Amino acid sequence: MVRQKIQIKKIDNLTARQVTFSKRRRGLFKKAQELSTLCDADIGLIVFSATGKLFEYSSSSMVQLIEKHKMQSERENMDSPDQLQSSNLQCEKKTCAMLSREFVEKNRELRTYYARQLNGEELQGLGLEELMKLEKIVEGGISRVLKIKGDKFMREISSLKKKEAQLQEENSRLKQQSEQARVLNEFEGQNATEQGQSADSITNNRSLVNSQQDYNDSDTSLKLGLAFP
Amino acid sequence: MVRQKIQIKKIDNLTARQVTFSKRRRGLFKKAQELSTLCDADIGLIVFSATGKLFEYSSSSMVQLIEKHKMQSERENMDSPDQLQSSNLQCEKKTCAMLSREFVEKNRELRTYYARQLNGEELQGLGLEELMKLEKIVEGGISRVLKIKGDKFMREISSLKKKEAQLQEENSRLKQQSEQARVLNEFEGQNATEQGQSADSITNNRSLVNSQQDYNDSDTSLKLGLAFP
DNA sequence: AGCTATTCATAACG
DNA sequence: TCGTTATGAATAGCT
Repeated sequence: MVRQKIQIKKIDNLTARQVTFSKRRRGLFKKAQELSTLCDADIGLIVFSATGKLFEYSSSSMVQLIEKHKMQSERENMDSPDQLQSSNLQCEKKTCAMLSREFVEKNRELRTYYARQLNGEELQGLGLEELMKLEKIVEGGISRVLKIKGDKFMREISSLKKKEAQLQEENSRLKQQSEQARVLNEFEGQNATEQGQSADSITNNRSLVNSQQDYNDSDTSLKLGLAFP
Repeated sequence: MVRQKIQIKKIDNLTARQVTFSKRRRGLFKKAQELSTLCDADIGLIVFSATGKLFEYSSSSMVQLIEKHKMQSERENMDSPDQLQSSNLQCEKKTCAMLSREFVEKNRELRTYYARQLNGEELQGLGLEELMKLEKIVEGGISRVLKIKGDKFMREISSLKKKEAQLQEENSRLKQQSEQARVLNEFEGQNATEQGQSADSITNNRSLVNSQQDYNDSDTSLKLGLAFP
């Protein structure tokens, strides 16, 4: 075991390279985590192996971190006029940022809680096993609920999208018809035809809309309205 | 110089923390660079200091790396067979899924990390009371994510329904137009515009409606975000 | 910023 | 992949 000082260049031997990758990657992640904890830094680390496999670590949320990094970069490159952000996108961004912030806060809470436990004085009782069991229970339950709920929503959204597509199709067809009719009309020497909608028809449509929403939506979502049209 | 094994927790002393941050950050970047070279890996490292200053390293291009990472994450999350990759609704959903997944993973990471630390020490573990508290915290965090995710789905659905309603409305309007046009055609020389609304005024009404909705939306999402401090 | 005594990471090997 | 060990590297505590 005469270990030598290695030089930093690509390792030729494949297996040796893989082993080193595995070991050093672990070390790197550990160091990143330590730095984050010791110095209260927000750290994100993305590693793609030569074969394209992804490994990542982040002290908080990778999504949030990347967002933050993007903003910082944009601020530095103020010369590109990308100010054409629609209000929708901005709204989405805001919502996302808030989600991320909350997510981070929750994790910090957890972390400090655990830290307190580690430094804590009076300890007794449960061991690692119980902790693991708890973990399994919580995660199992949560993911199950997540899946069921997600599927349900997904189905509804799918169906709505289908409906939308049909309507849009019909719409285009009608528009074409309308156009044809108008052209025909003008051709026959009529006055400019005003294409109208009676007050009655508007009222009818509105009540239709409302009843549909009442059927499927909870009060909350009605109040929420549509965020991202 | 009786150096002691330090424990990984936030360094209290500000100057010491800054010094350590500087030293370890350099070390981390060096290790990242070495790993990249030795093993032909593509690595990105983002570090925000506690004061918000950004330090970054990437073996290639940070932007490209982040893009690659985003794609990879999306692909991993594609467990549901919903390939309707159209609107930003889909994007929202993805972000949400990623957030919740990250949340769960991060919590597991934390738990096992601290559990290992606890195990490594002499001691037994958490008391029952602490365990219950922990359970509440974790569940609280996850259910919060669930709730947010649910709200987002609700909004998607709401949005789709509104869209559908608008389409249906427009549809009816077009049908009427079509009808009127036919009538006009049949009775040449007559004027059928008395009860009508010009195309212009309809357009105006539409934009009014839309802007109202937009206003309500941003307001709502703000409230939604602030509701969970 | 430097300097060293230590701890830590890890190359080489089993 | 996993463990061991000798050794090089990183760094905590001081100055």
